[in-house]
Amino acid sequence: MASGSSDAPPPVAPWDAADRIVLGRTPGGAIVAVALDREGAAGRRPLSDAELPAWVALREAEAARAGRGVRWIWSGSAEWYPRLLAAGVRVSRCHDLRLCRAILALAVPDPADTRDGGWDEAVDDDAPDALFEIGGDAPRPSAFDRTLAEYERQEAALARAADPGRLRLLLAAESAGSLVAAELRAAGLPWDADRHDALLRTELGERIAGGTPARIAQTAAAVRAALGDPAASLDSQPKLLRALHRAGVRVESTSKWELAEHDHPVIEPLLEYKRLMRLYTANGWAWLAEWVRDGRFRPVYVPGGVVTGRWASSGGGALQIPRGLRDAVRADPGWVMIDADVAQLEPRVLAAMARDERMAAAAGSDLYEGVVASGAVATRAEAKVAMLGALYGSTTGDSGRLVPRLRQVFPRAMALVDAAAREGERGGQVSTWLGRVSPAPSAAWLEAQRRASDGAADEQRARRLARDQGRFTRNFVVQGTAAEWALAWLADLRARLAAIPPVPEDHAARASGPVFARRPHLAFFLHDEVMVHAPAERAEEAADAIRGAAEAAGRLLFGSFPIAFPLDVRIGRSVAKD
DNA sequence: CGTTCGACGGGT
DNA sequence: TTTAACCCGTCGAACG
Repeated sequence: MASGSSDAPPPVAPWDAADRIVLGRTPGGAIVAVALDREGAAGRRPLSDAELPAWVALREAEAARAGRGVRWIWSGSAEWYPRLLAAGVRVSRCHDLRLCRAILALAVPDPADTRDGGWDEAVDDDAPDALFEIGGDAPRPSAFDRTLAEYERQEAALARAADPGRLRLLLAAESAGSLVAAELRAAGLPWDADRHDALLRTELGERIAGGTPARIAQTAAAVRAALGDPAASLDSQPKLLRALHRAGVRVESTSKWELAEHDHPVIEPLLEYKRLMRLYTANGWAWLAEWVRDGRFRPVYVPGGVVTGRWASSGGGALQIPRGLRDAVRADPGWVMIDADVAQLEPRVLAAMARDERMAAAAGSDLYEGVVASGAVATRAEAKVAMLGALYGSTTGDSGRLVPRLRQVFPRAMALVDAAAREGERGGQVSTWLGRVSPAPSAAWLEAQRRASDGAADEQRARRLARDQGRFTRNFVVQGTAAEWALAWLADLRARLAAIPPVPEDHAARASGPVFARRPHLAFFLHDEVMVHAPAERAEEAADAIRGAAEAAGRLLFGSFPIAFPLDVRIGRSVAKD
């Protein structure tokens, strides 16, 4: 092993080491706060909803004065934090029981509990009392005691973990992410509705009451003319497919990449029709009216919404904003948007996890160019598809053909993902760098493997499912660790931004909300990219915070291993990306 | 009338 | 240069 113990991540995150306060509700709905010290509960206090924000703010201020932090332990930031933010209160740290339990249930299964998942029912402080009355008139714990008990179970689970230090780091990062998610929604992404409207008019033409916009209607007419079918239905996949066949276009689907392979007068207007219709239905005026208010797009982020630890979103399609609409993102007057994304995050994470010094050396500032320089492949484009093939497990096509070359040049990195794939193929579970464990294969998958000897068809099916699972676990370790890096980046960045001195004036304070007025704040996050909305005179400080946080995230996860996470940072207008 | 599913296309 | 990982939202068709 080339790596010494100095490479191991430190056991405690910089945003850790805090006093702890548990917040919960009694069955009657009253809030209870309990302060915890090393010995256990050190104080208990009832609170009304009205008093809560000011009381939380006071605890935060006291902790800050004492030069320490305070960690709020609650059922979930999604329930507790938006109300605090609306009241102008920011918290520095939390422990999100719901998110942490999801991690612990897979990472440290409870041996005393034989039920699926091994954990109690969901902690839900807002649930009606009926949920807790299953025992009739038997004594039952209050909802608040269940909150406290859940936290104690989680602490006990951590103590049983193979590497409690890393897992604690993951729980802290996940919880910090839950705060960021609530803050992103509260602050919103500055969105210029007039600019969006102008883009729509340019592409789709004028809006027509009760009908499709002008250019869509014209394009539809052109498609029908080319088909020689004035009544052709363009919005029903089966009907469109039949109409294409009647016109002599032999396609098996109506997907754009297959259509593009054919030469027929209908192809060009049809592809244009599909493009316009997509824009109109997914991000048209209806989307604008529903999701943009007061110059802010406020999507719902769902931390931990993906098994790998990536975030999902629900509502607003925050993670699918088409590149062409990015132009509608406009800073407030006197403010700027800072857009930063990491170059080739996943392969860099793989190099660091595998301690592959050669791959790390090739990474430099452009990893794909480095791969070319290593002699593995001839062009940057080849390097890119080869690397994606290595991470996703492709075996065919150009990508699959190039993967063996990477295996020759970067054996350590490839051995890590290959081992993860083998583990998945035989039904095992794999783990990210900090200890997020992949879900076990489904009962249907196990059943298919059991039947593999029943016949040729069953055997083929079992093999295919095994390979599918192998590709999943192969990708899980890298995508999941990249998500951990991103959480560490976000967590450190929100702390750095909060420490930047506010500017005296902010004419747009109302839109951003009380917590985010007058100082740089996170406005968008997407896997490996952040946007920060900053007063112009704080732009450089904010950009430095973004870079500094990326460096800190790399050190936190990978210690002294020499891997860089270079950022493309753009202050002001955003441009198209690679 | 509802709900569910497959096809499609947007993101990383 | 569709081959592969993880997603979400919309639509129409099919089903109940």
